[in-house]
Amino acid sequence: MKEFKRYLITSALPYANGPVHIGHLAGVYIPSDIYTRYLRLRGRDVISVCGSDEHGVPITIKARKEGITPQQVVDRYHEIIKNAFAGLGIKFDIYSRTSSPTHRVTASDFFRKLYDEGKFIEQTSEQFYDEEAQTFLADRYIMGTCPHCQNERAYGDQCEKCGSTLSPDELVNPHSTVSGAVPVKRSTSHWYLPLNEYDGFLREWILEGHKEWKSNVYGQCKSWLDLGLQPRAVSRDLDWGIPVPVEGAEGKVLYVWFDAPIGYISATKDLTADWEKYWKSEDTKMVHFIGKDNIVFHCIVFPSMLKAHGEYILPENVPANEFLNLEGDKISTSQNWAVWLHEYLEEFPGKEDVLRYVLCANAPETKDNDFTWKDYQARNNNELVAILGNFVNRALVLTKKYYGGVVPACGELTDYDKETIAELSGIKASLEANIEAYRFREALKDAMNFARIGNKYLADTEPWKVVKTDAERVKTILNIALQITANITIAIEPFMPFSAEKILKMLAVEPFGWDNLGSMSLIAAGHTIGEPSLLFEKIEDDVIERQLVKLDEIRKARLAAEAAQNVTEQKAEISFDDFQRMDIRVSTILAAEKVAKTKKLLKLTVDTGIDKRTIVSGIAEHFTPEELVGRQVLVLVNLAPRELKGITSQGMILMAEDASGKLELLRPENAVNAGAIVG
RNA sequence: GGCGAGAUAGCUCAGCUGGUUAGAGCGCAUGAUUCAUAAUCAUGAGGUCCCCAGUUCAAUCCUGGGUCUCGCUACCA
Repeated sequence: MKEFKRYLITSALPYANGPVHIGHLAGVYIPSDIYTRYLRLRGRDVISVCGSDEHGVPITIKARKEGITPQQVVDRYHEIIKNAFAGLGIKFDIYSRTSSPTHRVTASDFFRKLYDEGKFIEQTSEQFYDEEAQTFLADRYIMGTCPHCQNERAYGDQCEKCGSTLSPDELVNPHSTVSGAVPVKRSTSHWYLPLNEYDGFLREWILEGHKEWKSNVYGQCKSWLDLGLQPRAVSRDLDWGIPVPVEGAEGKVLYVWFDAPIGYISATKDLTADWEKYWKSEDTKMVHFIGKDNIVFHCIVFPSMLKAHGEYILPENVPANEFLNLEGDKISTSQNWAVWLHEYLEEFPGKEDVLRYVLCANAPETKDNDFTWKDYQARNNNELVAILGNFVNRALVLTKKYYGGVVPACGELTDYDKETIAELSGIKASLEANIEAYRFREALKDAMNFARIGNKYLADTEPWKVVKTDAERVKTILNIALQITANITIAIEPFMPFSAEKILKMLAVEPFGWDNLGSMSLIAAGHTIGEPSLLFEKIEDDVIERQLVKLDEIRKARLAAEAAQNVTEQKAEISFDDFQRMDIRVSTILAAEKVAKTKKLLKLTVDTGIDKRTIVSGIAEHFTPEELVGRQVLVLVNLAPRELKGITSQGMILMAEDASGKLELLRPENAVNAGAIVG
C-alpha cells in the first residue's frame, strides 16, 4: 500500500442557487467531515477544501426571475450555505467560492494553458438563441407542446408526461422559458475537450489501477468508457462566468463544469501559499467526496483535465454515495421536498449531532436510502439517549455520588476488567479500518460500541451493590468507567464533535489525540470532574408530528401548484352534431393481460353490448389485469381502430387523469347493462 | 433498447477470493436489575439469502434467463 505524506480532501461544491439539504449532507459533507476530522485527530497533514459553485445558466435564470443580479443570488446562497455548514460543525479549512478573484485567475490560466498547448478542439454548431433575452438556450430552457402526447409543458430535452426524449426541433410552438420568445437558431463556435483521446489513459488508470473503488463508482466509469467518450464542450455563450481568455471569444465563458472542479484548486490557493504541495506532489492523497450524480465529472472529465494540464495529481479515491430519499420520495430542491439544513438548525438548536448521527447511520453508502422522521426519533431515543447519553450519565453521576466528583484510583484489575479493556482496544482497529475504507456507517457502530461495552461493564460489575461490601473495588470500577467515558470523546469526535466537546467539559479535561484511544489512563486519579448534564434528550412524538405536518403541507402545495399548472384551456367550441358523432358505451371488461415487452400496454377484451372486442390501453402502470376484470368502464366505441404493438385496438377506454398523472377509471355509479349509451 | 448499481430477519444494513448453526443495530417477547433520561443487562422468537435453470462434492456468493427498484445513456415511439 502506498504511503502518503499528506491528504487533500475535496467536497463537491454546492451549487449556489439554493440552500443545502439532508441529501447533500448524507451523501457528501458528513462523510467528508468525518474522514477529515479523523485524519486531523490522528495528527495527519490534511486540508479539506470546499466552496460555492456560483456560475452557470440556472443562476442567471433565477436572477432574472427575481429581478436581481446573478451576483446577488450567489451572495445570498453562499452566506446561507456557509453558515449552515459551520452550524452543523462541518469544518472545512476553507469554504471558498468560484466568483472569487483567485478562482478567476486560476481557471483562466488553466484554460489558457490547455488552449496554448492545443489540447482543445474548436467546433461551430447551431444553437438555439433567445433574441429577447439575448442568450443562448440550453435544451431544457425551451418549452413547447410534445409531439407525442400533446402535453403543452414539454421541455426541449424531454417530455415529463409521456417520457419521450425530445430535441427542441420537435416541439410544437417552442418558446424560451427565459423570456417567452420564440428561439431562433444561430451558429456559434466553442472549444471542446476531446475526452475520446483520454480513453486509454482512463481505462488504465481506473479500470486497471483502481479496482478498489466502490462498485457503484467503478461500474459507472466502466459504463461510460464502454459507451465511448465524446468531446465535451468547455465553453458557453453566456455573460455570467469566467470569460474565455482567448481573443475573439467575447460573450463566451468557461462552461460551469469546466470551471467548478478547478474551484478545488483555487480554494487551496486561497487557503495556503503552500498549495502546490497538496496538488502537485505524488505523495499527497487526494480524495473527492461527491454524490453519484457527480461521478462522471470527477472520475472522467476532471481527471482528463488534470491529465491534459500535466502538473497535477489525480484523485486516489472518489467514494461517491447514492441518494437519500425523504419519507419515500426523491428529494427535490425545485419541488421544495427536502429538510433544509439552515431550517433544521433553527428548529432543532443543540441537536446538530443528532442529525449528524442519523444521517451517518443511515447514509446511502451502497444504495439509495430513505430518511424518515420516525427513524430520526427512534435513533435519537433508542441509541443516542439510551445507550450513549445514558452511559456517560451513569459514570459521571456515580462518581459524583460516591466520591464527590473526584476520580478514584484504579486498583488491581480483575480478569473481567482486563477482558473489557482488551475488547475496547480491538474496536480501535476496526474503527480505523472502517473509516479508512470509507465505511462510515460501520465505523459509527464501532464508536457506539464503546458506550455499549461501558453499559455492559456497569451492569456486570454492579458498583451500586458492591459499594455496600467492598468500597475499594468500586473505585477501580468507576475509574474504568470514567476512562471509557474519556475514550468515547475520542471515538465519537469525527461523528459527533459537539457531544465529544460536551463530555470533555463534563469531565473537565482537554481533548485527547487519536493515539490515546484504548488507553486506560486518560484521566488521573484525584482529578475533579465537572457537573454532569444530559448529553441528549428524548424527542417526543409531537415534535416529529410537527415535521410530518410540515412535509404534508409541502406535498399538498405541490399538488395544488401542479394542478393549477395543468389546467389546460377549454378546447374550441363544437356543435351538438360533433358531440353526437361520438358513441360512448358502458362496457364490461371481460379479460385483461399485459402486452408482452411493453411497460404501459394492457390488452383488454370488453363487452360493449354491441360486440366483444379488443382494446389496447396504456394503463398497465396504473392497474393490474386482475383488478380490471369485471369492472364497468366507459368506452368510445366508434374511434377508428389503431394498431398498437401488432394488436388492433378498437376503441378507447375513458379515463380521468389528475395533476400527478394518476389515472382513474370512469364507470357508472351503479351497474347498468353493457351497451348503455352515454350522452 | 443498451449499460451500471441494488434486491439478505418487521425496519436499516453486514456478509472479503463459493463450505458459517446466514450475522449486527433498532423493533418485538420473556426474564434480571434499579446507579442512570422507564434508561440498562441477559435470553429468545423471527429469514424458500427476489424467482427459474445450470456449473460444482458443495452456491446467498459463480454462469445463463427472468422480475422489481434506482440511476446513466440512446433523436425507440
